[in-house]
Amino acid sequence: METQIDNLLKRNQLSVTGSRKKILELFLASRGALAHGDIEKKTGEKFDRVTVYRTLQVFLEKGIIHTIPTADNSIRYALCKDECSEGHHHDNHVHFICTTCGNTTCLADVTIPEVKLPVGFKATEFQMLVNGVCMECQ
Amino acid sequence: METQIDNLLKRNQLSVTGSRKKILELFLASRGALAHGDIEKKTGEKFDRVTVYRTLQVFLEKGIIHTIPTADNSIRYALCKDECSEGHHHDNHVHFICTTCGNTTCLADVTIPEVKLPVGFKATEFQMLVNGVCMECQ
DNA sequence: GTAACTGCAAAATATTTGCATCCTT
DNA sequence: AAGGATGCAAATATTTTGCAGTTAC
Repeated sequence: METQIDNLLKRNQLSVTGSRKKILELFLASRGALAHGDIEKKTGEKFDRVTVYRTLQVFLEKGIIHTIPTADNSIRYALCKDECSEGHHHDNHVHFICTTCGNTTCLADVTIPEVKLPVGFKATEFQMLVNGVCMECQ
Repeated sequence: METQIDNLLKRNQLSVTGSRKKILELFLASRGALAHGDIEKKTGEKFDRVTVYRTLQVFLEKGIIHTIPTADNSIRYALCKDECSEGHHHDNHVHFICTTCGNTTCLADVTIPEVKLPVGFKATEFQMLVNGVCMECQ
């Protein structure tokens, strides 16, 4: 049986390996975004730390995942939606960071509003972050 | 003569020291935001790396500077406007990150637009980042 | 004089690189 | 079989902590 995950990897010309599959599963299972540390922990410490670094790197290059900036140290990663292709993302939704549980959620239905930039600035990409309390932590 | 910088420090109950003054000067001189590394470099390597960490930490706590999230590793810091007080920021403007020169600029005149969140999410803070080419790099 | 700040040393973390081995195709 | 992926070891880089000496008030 061809799984969704296998397809995703093959579509991006990547070999289908155990670590890649498990890391992708993790992303699919957690609706939100993951930091490097989350991945090491939640996979049950099965991979080498280095493998996680390299896997995330490759996924980023292929446009399978994207980074979500945060104000604290930790970079978060999240799955790109299908429309994303290599080097060209349509990550135009708002990201929500819960100050209680720390989870980052992609608010896929909330589109980033337009802003007018001062003359001389040319935008290529917009990101919006919202901090607050999420549904589960109310 | 009481400088602007001395006042800023005293207003926040901080002793006026050489390193603090020089780091604040740097922030005032560069219209944009600075990463930790920038500060080490641009002050001419005069301070201990540790002093920079601790100074930024204190400034953050006092609300003199705030962090700007970025998609790459580097956290940037920028001066808060006067209205910011301890623990209570009014950092409601858009930040612009130039993909050419790498500088981060506070677009003080561009206010973050409102967004409607899904039911169950309660926002406390909004951040907006724009990537693109800045005025100087056009 | 006292409390706060700094610099040095060192510990703790995080990230990157090289290389031999193993796995996918 | 060949190329790519992984794991280990080790090199770098980053951040934190403790403490003694120094400085601001």
